[in-house]
Formats: sequence, structure tokens, C-alpha cells
Amino acid sequence: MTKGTVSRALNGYEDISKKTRKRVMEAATKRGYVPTTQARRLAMGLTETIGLVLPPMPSQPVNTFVSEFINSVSAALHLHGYDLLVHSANSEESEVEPYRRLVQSRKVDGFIIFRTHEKDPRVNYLLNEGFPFVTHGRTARMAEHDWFDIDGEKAFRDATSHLIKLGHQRIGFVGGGREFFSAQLRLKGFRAMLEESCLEKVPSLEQPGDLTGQGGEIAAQNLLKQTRPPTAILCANDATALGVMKAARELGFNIPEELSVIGYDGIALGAYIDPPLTTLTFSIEESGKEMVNLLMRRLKNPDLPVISKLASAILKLRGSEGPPSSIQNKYMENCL
Amino acid sequence: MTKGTVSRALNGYEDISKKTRKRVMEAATKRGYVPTTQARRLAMGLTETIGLVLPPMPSQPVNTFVSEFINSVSAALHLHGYDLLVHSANSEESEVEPYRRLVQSRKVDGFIIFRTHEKDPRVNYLLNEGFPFVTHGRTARMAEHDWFDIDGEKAFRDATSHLIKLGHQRIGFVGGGREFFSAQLRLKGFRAMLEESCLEKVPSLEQPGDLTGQGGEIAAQNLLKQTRPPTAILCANDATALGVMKAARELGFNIPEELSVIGYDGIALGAYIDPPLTTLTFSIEESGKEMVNLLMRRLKNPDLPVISKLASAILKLRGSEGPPSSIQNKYMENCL
DNA sequence: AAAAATACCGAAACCGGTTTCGAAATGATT
DNA sequence: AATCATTTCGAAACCGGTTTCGGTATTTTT
Repeated sequence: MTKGTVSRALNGYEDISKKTRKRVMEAATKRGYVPTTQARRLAMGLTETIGLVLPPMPSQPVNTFVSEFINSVSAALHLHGYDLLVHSANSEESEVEPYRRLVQSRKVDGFIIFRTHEKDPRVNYLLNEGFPFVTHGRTARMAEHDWFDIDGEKAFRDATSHLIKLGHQRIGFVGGGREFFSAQLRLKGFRAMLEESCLEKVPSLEQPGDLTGQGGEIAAQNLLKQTRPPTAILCANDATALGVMKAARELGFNIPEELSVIGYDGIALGAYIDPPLTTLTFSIEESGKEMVNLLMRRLKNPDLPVISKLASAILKLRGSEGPPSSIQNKYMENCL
Repeated sequence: MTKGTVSRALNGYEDISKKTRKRVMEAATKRGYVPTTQARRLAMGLTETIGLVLPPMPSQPVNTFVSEFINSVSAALHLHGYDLLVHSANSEESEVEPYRRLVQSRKVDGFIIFRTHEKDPRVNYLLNEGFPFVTHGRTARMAEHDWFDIDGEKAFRDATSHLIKLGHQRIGFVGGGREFFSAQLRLKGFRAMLEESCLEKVPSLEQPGDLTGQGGEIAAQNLLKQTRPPTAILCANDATALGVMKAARELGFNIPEELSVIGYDGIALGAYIDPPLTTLTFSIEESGKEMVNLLMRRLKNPDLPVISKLASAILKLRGSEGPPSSIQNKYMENCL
């Protein structure tokens, strides 16, 4: 009984008699033999491992997204017999460096990328190498790679529309860092709905943010100290929204009576604050699953055409928005 | 020039002349040759990989701990040339199953374990196997394995003491799931300080929790609907504290005037709610680093005696606590 | 200049599996 | 019973490195 025979018996080859297979199986279970992954992978020329590089953490990691996402991705990969290798990014080196290292040392078969930029160096590198990956979020080259994304444009159209229907005329917007493509799409959705509703676009009502609470505070101050402050503020994420709410409180604005606030992310914590934060929410678990599906498909057949999937966020009304204290319909009329 | 020579040249063996080494180096960099990790590891008989199994996520992951922790551990491991394999636990199977699989298939050299139980089956299994690991948190068998922990007992003594000094006499406590050892230690610290201060221990003021916001809500209702409700509530973590604050608001208690609330974890978001949550905080980054140090030491020399490290949490006053509305010093007097 | 010591590198075994190939054993066919 | 087809398994190559060992080539010593 050579090791080759054992290997074939365990792997269900047809040229092994039932008798010896049984014998092998029993011996294996009795002694608790499990083939060493390293050797198997080397022999078969694959790593069965997917890499996920954590972006440098902001000083205020307000995000529960990452842990949930990792959990979901890991579980989904496991179903396919794949492992998840989590790598942390060193903020001092180039963003692609970790990817380059993982590719060169052949530690992974593919990547899960999230928080994409419009011009994303990681995407450029991997496309150039012909290395498999899927992104969570779109990029300028999205026609060339598989991606999954939440339709942030639609989400912000919906949220804006909701505010307008409540009677808001002056709506502020706090963005989420120009480096992220998603932030641009959210802004786009906001602007589109304003225009569609014949509301004038006021540049001073669009403030930049950085996806942190602190960024939200600063932006809110810029918005609320204006002569004619907005009656509602749309935020690029929940952390920002919390910062906005804090600043608003400090400036004496009651929420939602004097100021409506809407966030994005659907973090569980938002339900526990006062007032509970209305937010755009989506399933992180679904995101993880879908991305793994896309990636597995790609690994099985690298030549398939690229595909993508767009999921939508839903507006979860929790109470941080309401009609403005004084409804002025003058603008509304000349639209229709 | 055989592959053996190349290998030795690249790995700095002394029996390679400067000339050939240079030649090899140059050829390697020119063609971008990097030895395949799989093969190297197989040959050297190690995986250079550490496993981290995510506990089944509670439905309300208010915790940023996990992602920060993973980030920190991953970064620290990277300095030692190790990779981090993140595995998700399937809640339907036994808690040790993922560990068993990873050990048997020899995918990892050691484990990082967190959220320990007093009687922890994972610890039992690994100790029994003689497999290296470090825990974040103590266990009943802590004398037999390396561990890192935050001194939750001291932390809760401090927090309790702080409340007592403010004048509180009736202090409520919301626990964090009996299954976690840390929860017991926190309760212990709370009780110890009560006794030390000659405050009577009131069983109805100790409520069980489950580390979620929802658990906090329920516990707070049980506490605040009593005939003599507590004037302060100490919570096993921040998520619980948020639930407590929510329930308190709904029952008409003003925080901190009528009710002080203190949490544990130091989540960044706590600073953005109203009032900002006073909490016990510690460095997750330090935790990750220290644990990796302990584990690396163990891997280098499995026979070293076990060591442990206890770090302390500090009370971060943010505003959710204050003196009780009516200070009654009657109990205080007969203590000293 | 011959002998001894040292520096250097090629050959081969090994890590623990998978997979191909061919030979032996078994069974079927005539 | 001899021939042919099938089943079954052992032997060996291979995956891509590392490491040991021994033999030249080069220095150093006498």
C-alpha cells in the first residue's frame, strides 16, 4: 500500500477497489489522518486562499462594517474550501504594496477588495497582472473587472426624495472623502434628485466629509452657522451623521424638529441614540456572499466575461427626520 | 547553478561567494523572482500562519473591537513574517470544531483566542493537543497557558468607586453573559468595591445582560421599574450601556441628573451620543501586539514557562455620570 | 612546489502530498 | 485452456523549494 494508493483512495478515484478504499478509510479515521494542506496545495498548484487587505484604519474606527464583512466573506469562502488571509496595510507604504507581496509570494489565488477609489491603483495593478479579484464598489475600470456594489446613487436619490416630500427645501449634504468612488455616486444621487425636484443647487450646502464623526461635526458647523441653514442634512455614512447630530445639539438645533439627519450604513448603534438615526441600510452578509460567488466563478473560469451585481440600500426610518418646522412650498410649485 | 545554490544564495548562507550571490540576487530582482511560499513552508515544515476564529456574530454587532483587533494582530504578525488566517465559526457546530479542523489539516502554527469562557472547550482542546495559543482573557486553566487580559476587576472597582465618591448609594449592574469569564470578573470588582465601601449588596440591582443593546434595555427596565431604582448603572460593555440609556430615556430618566451610566469598551461612537458615554477604555492595539508577542515567544520555544500580562483599563469620563440628585450619606458614615 | 586547509558549488535527498503510467492480477470471452 | 479486456495497485515523477553532503577549485601553509 503506497502513499499514492492512499491518496487516490481518499480522493475517490475510480481505480481503487471498494475493499482497499474501505481499508484506507478506516485506517485514516482510526489514526485521525488528515492530509497536510501545505503539501496538497503545493502538489496541486493552488493556494485555496483569498486575500483581504484591511485599509489603514482611520483613527476613529467607527465602523462595524469591516468585522461583519470579514465574517461573511470568511464563511462564504469556507463553503468553497477556501481560506481567508487577512493582511493589514501599512499606511507608510504604497497601497498596492501588500497586494504585490501577496501576489509575488503566491500566497493567495485572488483578492477581495473594498472601499474602491475611482482610479484605484490596486485595481490597476491586479488588472495588469491578470490576477483574479472582485471589488466591493465600482471603479473607473469597472468594465474590466467583476464587482459588487450598493447602488448609492439610488439610495441618495431615495433619501433626498423622502426629505423633499416631507417639505424640505434646503438640504445639506456631507460627503465622504473624495478619494472614494462611492462618495461621488452618493453626491450624484443627491444632486440628481434636487434637480429633478426643481430645487436650486446651493454649493455652500455641499460640504466635504471624511467618513468620521469628527468630519461630520466640522461639516455640520459649516452648514448650520450659515445665515440660512439647511433644514435637513444627508450624510455619507452613519459616523458622519453622529458627528452632525452632536454639532447640531451643541448649536441648539433640535432633531428632528429643527433639523433632519439621515445617515448611511445602517449601523446597529444608530437605533440606540436619541433620536434613533434614520439611515440607508443594506445587508453586509449578502455583500460578502455575492462577492465570494463572483470570485469563485472567476477562479473556476478566468476567461468568462466580467459580471457585476448592484444591490440596493433601503431607507430605514428611525426618527431622526421629519417635516421642517416651517414648510415653504414656493419652489415646489414651479416644478410641475 | 542549481536551484540549491540559488536557494542558499538568497537565504544568505555563508558558503556562497560574493560573486555568485550578487549574480543570483541580480537575476532574481531582474526577473522578479520570489520563492513560492507554499513550497518553502512545506520544505521547512511550518506554516507561518496563525489562526483566528471569529466567534459567531451576535445579531447586533455593535462592536468595533473585532476589526480593530484583527487589524492590530495582523500588523504585529506581519512583523514576524507570519500570516493571519481568519476563520468564521459556524454556530451550528461545536465551538472547537474549527480549531480541530485547522489543527488537523495543519493550516496554522498557533491560535489567537479571544472572548474566553471560564471553562473554555477551545482551551481544553488545544492544551490537550499541546498546540500553541494565546488567549485574550483568562480561563480556569490560565496557569497552563499564556494569556493577555484587561484587568476588568480593577476597572469595575475603579468605576464603582468613582460612582460612590460622587455620592451614589444604590448602584445597578448589568452583566455580560455568564458564559464569559471576563463578565464574572467585572461583577466581582463591582461587588468588592461595594463591600469595601460598606454599601449593602442588593441582589435585585444585579441584572444579567448579553453584551447587546437589547440586553441592556431589558436589564434597565428591570432596574428602573423597581420601587427604589438605582441612581447609577454600571454596564458590562458599551453596547449594553447604550441600551440602558435608551430604556432610561423612555422611562423618563434624565442622564446624568437622575441616572448615571458607565460602560466598558471605549467605543469611539460613545463620544457622539448625548450625553457622551463615560466608559472604561483600553488599547486594542496594545492587546493585539502583546498577544502576538506572547505567541511568538511560545512558538520559538514551546518549553518556556507560561507567562501572562494584565493591562488596565482607564475610566474615560465623558459626561454620562454625575452626582445623584439627592445625596444621602447615611450609609457612608458607618463604614469608616 | 607539494601538501593541507578552506572556500565554493553541484548533486541528491527530502518535505508530504498528487497524478501519470505501466505492470500484475483478476475476470471475461471464445 | 488460452487470449483478451478490465480492474487494481505499485512505482516513479512531480510540485518548488531547503538542506545535507561530498567533491572540485582555490588558497594558504610549509
